Amino acid sequence: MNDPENPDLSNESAWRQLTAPDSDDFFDRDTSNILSDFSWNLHHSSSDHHRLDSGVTPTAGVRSPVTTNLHSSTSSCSSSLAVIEVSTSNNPSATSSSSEDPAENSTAAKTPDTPKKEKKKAQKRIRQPRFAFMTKSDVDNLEDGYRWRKYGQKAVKNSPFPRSYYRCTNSRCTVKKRVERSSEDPSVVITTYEGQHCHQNIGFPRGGILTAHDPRNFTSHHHLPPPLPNPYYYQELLHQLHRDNTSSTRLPQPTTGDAPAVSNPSEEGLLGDIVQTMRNP
DNA sequence: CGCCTTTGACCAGCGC
DNA sequence: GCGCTGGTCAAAGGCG
Repeated sequence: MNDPENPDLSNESAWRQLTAPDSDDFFDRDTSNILSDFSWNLHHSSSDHHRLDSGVTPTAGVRSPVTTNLHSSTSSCSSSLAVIEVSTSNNPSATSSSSEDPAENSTAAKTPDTPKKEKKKAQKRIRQPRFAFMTKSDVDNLEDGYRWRKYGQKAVKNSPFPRSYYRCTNSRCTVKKRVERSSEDPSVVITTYEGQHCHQNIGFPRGGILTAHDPRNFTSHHHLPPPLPNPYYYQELLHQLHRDNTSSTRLPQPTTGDAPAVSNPSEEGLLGDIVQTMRNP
């Protein structure tokens, strides 16, 4: 999961890469890795992949082109998509232990302490791979197909907006997410996912369960908007970025020609307009 | 009644 | 060592 070629990358350097768009090797990696880190493991059936490459751009959540000031040289572009992949997690234990519960791994060799403290230590010690994206949305808590329980909220330094902490309601799932609004652009919601979902079912809050084979799932019915976050959607964003950067080191332009306008009003309040994604924020 | 949010307190990491 | 900050816990209360 970690990038074996950059084992020493710290989070800070990763962000430095994020803010340095002229760094070319930044895009040399397989962009699908970022998705598999979060259990969005794509079964690369050739048909599905071909569909994505043939111009059918999943646009759930991308309602209209937006202009957003990004930490990149492309801020002048009136692009609705600015996808940035940031390099890998600096957590070796998270990579070596595959998808196992990190708390279990880290507590084994600990000196006896109160269980609560021990648990806390374990949680502090392990930093799971992260994946963040920025979306334009009026809604703070964006519906992404999973059920989340809020367990904390903190005021953030240099930001008037609080940061909310959510945990997947699946008792065996350790995935967390942070949601905060950008201090620079309050219309932008920064969502950070941490960890991997260990379950297949995607539950909508009080609305039933969505499985991988559910007709509502975009992976099986591309006529319908995908439940979000849809791995194919992100993969397409990343592939667009990758293709574009290999030729011109630019972020992708909006596919104004064949990008279908989102016509399903039910998508309002989902992920909104994704303007940036990144790793290890 | 179960699930959720809110919120103050606590703890660990980090920089100085 | 100290203070700041981010992240988590857990009790209390709300809601369907």
